[in-house]
Amino acid sequence: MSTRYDPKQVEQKWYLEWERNGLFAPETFAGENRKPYCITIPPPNVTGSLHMGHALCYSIQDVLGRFKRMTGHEVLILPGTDHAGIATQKVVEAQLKAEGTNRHVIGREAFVERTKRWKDESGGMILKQFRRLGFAFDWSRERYTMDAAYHDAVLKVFIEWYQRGLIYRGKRIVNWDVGLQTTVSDIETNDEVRRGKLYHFRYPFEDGSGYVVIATTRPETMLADVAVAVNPKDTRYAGLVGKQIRLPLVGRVIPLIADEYPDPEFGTGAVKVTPAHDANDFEIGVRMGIDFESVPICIDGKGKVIAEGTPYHGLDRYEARKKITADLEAQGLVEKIEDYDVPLKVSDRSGQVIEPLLSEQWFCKMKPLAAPAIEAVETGKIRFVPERYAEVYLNWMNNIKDWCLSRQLWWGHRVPIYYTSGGTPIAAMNMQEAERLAGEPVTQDEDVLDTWFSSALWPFATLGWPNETRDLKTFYPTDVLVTARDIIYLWVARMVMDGLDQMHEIPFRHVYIYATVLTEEGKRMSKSLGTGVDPLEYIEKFGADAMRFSLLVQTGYNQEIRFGDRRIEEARNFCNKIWNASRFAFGHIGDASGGAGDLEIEDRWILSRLRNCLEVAESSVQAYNMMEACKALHEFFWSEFCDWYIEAVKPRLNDAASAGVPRAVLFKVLDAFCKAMHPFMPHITEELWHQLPGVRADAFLDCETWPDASQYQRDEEAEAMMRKRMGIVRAARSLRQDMGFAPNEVLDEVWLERFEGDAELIRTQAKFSRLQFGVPKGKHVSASAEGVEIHLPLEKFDSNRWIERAAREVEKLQKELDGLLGRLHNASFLQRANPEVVARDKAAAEEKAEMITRLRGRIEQLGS
RNA sequence: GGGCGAAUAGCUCAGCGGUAGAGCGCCUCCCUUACAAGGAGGAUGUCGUGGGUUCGAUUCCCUCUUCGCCCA
Repeated sequence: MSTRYDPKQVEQKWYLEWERNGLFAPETFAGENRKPYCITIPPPNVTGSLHMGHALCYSIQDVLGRFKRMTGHEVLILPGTDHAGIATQKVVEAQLKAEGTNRHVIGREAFVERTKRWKDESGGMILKQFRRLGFAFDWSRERYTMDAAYHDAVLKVFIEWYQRGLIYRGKRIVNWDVGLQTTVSDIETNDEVRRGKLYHFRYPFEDGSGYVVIATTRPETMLADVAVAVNPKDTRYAGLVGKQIRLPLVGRVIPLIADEYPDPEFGTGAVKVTPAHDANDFEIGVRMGIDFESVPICIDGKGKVIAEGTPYHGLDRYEARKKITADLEAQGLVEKIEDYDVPLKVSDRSGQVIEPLLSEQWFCKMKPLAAPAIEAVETGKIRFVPERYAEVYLNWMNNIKDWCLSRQLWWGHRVPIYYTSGGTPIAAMNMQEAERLAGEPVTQDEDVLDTWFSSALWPFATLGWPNETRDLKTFYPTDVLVTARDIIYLWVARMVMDGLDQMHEIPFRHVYIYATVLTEEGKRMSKSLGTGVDPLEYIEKFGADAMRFSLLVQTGYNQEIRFGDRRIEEARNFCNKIWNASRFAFGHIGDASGGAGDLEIEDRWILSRLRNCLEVAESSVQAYNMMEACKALHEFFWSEFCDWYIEAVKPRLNDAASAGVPRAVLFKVLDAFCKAMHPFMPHITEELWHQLPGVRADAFLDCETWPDASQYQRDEEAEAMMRKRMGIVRAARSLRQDMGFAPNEVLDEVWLERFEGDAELIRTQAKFSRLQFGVPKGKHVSASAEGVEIHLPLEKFDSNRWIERAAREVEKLQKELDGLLGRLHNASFLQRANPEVVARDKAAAEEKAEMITRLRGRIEQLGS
C-alpha cells in the first residue's frame, strides 16, 4: 500500500462495482421487513452542469440514502432532470443560429423534434457528473419531466384544474422578457435599482385653466395614458379632481381622478395612469372600471412603440423616450428632469429589463390550493429543518397571488386547450380527443406551461402516477426534500399544493434547507462573476470523498458555507489519515484471531469513545446536522483513535504475548468506523473495509448494518482513568519540551507523586525508560496535572528556565482560583446555586490552591 | 418598509446558563519503524454595543450598530 491515498485508484472502480451489483435499486434490499425510505431528488436542469451547490445538495441526499439503507430501510433515491423550458430552448436556438437558420424557419414541429434529439444526445450531462461523486441513486428509475408518461400526468392535472375552474385565461399585466420573447413569473424576476431620471411633465387642462405636473420614469408610455391620478387626501389637488386633461402629443382627453395609489410624497403627487404598461396602473384601471379590450397600448412585445400615424411608431422604447421628452420640451411642457434611482424588474433568465405588458395568459388560482398546504405546515405534518424556514414558507403562502402559467415558448408542455373555428376552448389530452369532442378540426393553444408547473408533480409523477404503481404505493409520501432556500416558493410550495390536491397526502415529511456555498472570500459563486468553480476539477485533484466531506463538515443549520482549496485540502488530509492508520492496522491485525484476554484501560476507553461517536453521528444524521456527524467521526478517528489509541497500543502489538487483544480492538474499531463513515465517504471506506480479514470480495458496505452504538459499552471508569493519564502525559511532554528535550528523545526516568494504578501508558507516551513513584532525592523539576505531581530528575538544568515556566503556571492558576473564590465568597451563590456546582467549585478551588502552594515552594527552593 | 440570519482566537466556524473550543494560519521542537497531506509542545479571545433577568450571561430577553439574505 502506498503511503498516500490515491482516490483515482479507488473511486471509479467501486462505483462500477456498486452499479454492476444493483446496489442502488430498492429491489436489492426489499423483502426483509424493511421500511421504505424515499427521496425524489430535485431534478437539475437538463442543460445544466455540476456546480458546488449541486455537489452539496446531492451529497446530503446520498448520505441520507446510504445511511437509511444501512439502518434497515428499503431505499429509493430517484434521480432525474427537468426540461427547463427557457434554458433548453435557448440552447437549441443557439445551435440553429450557428447553422444559419432559426426556429421560425424550421417550424414548431421540427423544432420540438430537434429539442428532443438534443436531450437524447447531449442533455442530462449533469447526471453523469453525479456519478463521479459516488451517488447511490437508482438510475434504472431515472425520470425526465418530458417523458411521455410524465407529460401526460402534467396535462391531466392542467385539464382537471381547468375543469374545476382553478385555471383560467385572462388579460393581465405580465412580466414580459423582451429578450426571450416570453412571460416570466414574478419569482423569476429580480428587483434592481438603476440610475435614471424622473421626468416632470405638464399636462394641460382641456379648458385652458392651467396644467397639472405629473412625474414619471417612463415618458414613452404616455402615449397609452388613460388618466392622471392623485391621492384623495392630497389637498393640493382638492377641487381639481374630475377635470379633463388634454394628453400632450396624443390629443386624447383623459380625466384627473382620485385614487389611493399615488403617494403624495412621490414627485408632484400626481401620476399618469397607463394600465397596459404598469402593474400598479393596471390595478387603478380595474378600480376605474375601464374596458381592457380597448385599453390603449403603446409598446409591443419587442419593446417597440406602437402608435400608428405618429413619428414614434416603430421606435425602440428607449429611443421613443428621448424623442417624446424632446418634443414635450419643444412645447414647453417639461417642468424639470431630475436624477433618480429607478426601481426596475429584471429578468432572472436573461438579465433584460422586464417590460410590463398587458396580455392574455393562463393563470392558476392559488388560494384554494394554498389553504391545505398552509395547514400541512402549520400543523407540523410537514416539518422544515431548520424550523425558521417554515415562517418563510407560510409568509409567502398567506400572501399568495395567482400564478401566470403560460410561457410563449415552443419547448415544454403545450397548453392542452384546443379551439374550434368558433373559438370555443376544449380541454383534451391530445388533438384527436379534442377533435372528437369538438366534432370539427381544432387548433391548439400556442403557449406552453411554466416548467415549475410540471416539476410540482415530481414527488408522485416520478413514481408512476396517475397509475397506482407499486412504487407509488410504497414510496409516497416521500421522506424528505433537500433543497436550497431560494426555491421554497418556486418549487417546494407548489409540490406541497400539488401533492395535497392530487394525492390527498403531503409529498414529503421533512424539508431540509441547506446552506449556500460561497467562495472562500464569501462571494457568491457564479460563472458570470468569474467566481464559479468546477467541482469536477476538485474531484480530479482531491477525490470525490474529500469533495463531499469538505462540504458536509461545514453543513449544519447555518445558511452559508465557504469552499476553497484550503477546505478541501483538510478533507483530503483526513482521507490520507484514514488510509495510513488503516495501513498500520492491516500490518498488525493479521487474521484478527487470538483476541482472547483482558481489555486494558485504553481498549475499554476507545470502545467507549466509539460508542459515543456513533451515538452523536447517528442522532446528527437523523437531525440533518451533517456538520455534527462529520465532526464526531473526524474527532474520534483522528484525535482519539490515531493520536492516543494506536500510539498507546504499539508496545503491546510488538509483543506477541500481548498483541491479541489490541489486534482484535483495532479490527473492531476499523470495521465499525468504515461502516459508520461510509455514507459520507463511500469510496475510501469500501476500499479499506475490503482489506480487513474476513470481508468477502462480493460484500459491500451498503449491504452491511450501520454500527449500533449499544454494541459497545459506555465505560465511565475507563474514560476517567484514560483522561487522567492523558492529562499527565501532556503535562510531562510540556515539561520535557520546556526543559529543552527533543520529543523523540527517551529520557531515563520520571517520578510520579500521588499517583496510583497502572502508569505504563504514561511511561511510554511521555517517553521515559523507567517509572518511579514518590519524590526523587536529587535535583529535579516538576509539573502537575490531574492532582498528580510529575518530577523529572535532572543533574544539570537551567533553573531560571523552569522558574519562568512555573511562574507562568502559578499566574494562570491564581487567575482561575480568584474566579472560583469570588463565587465561593458570595453568600447568594452558596445559597442558591446547584449544590453540585458549589461542591465542584470548592474542590477545584482547593486543588488549585494546593498546586499553587507546591509550585511556590519549589520555586523558592530552586531560586535560593 | 417588513421578515430572517450572522457578529466568538489572525482566518473560517462550532458551542449556547456554571472557570472559552475546533480546523487552518502563527511560534518552537521532531524526517520517532502508519501518515511531513505527519507528530509533540506553545502563544492568541473585555465571546459586536448598551441595558435587563439571574447567585451567575458568550449563552435567555430588549435596544442599538455593522454585515448578509429574502419579501414588498
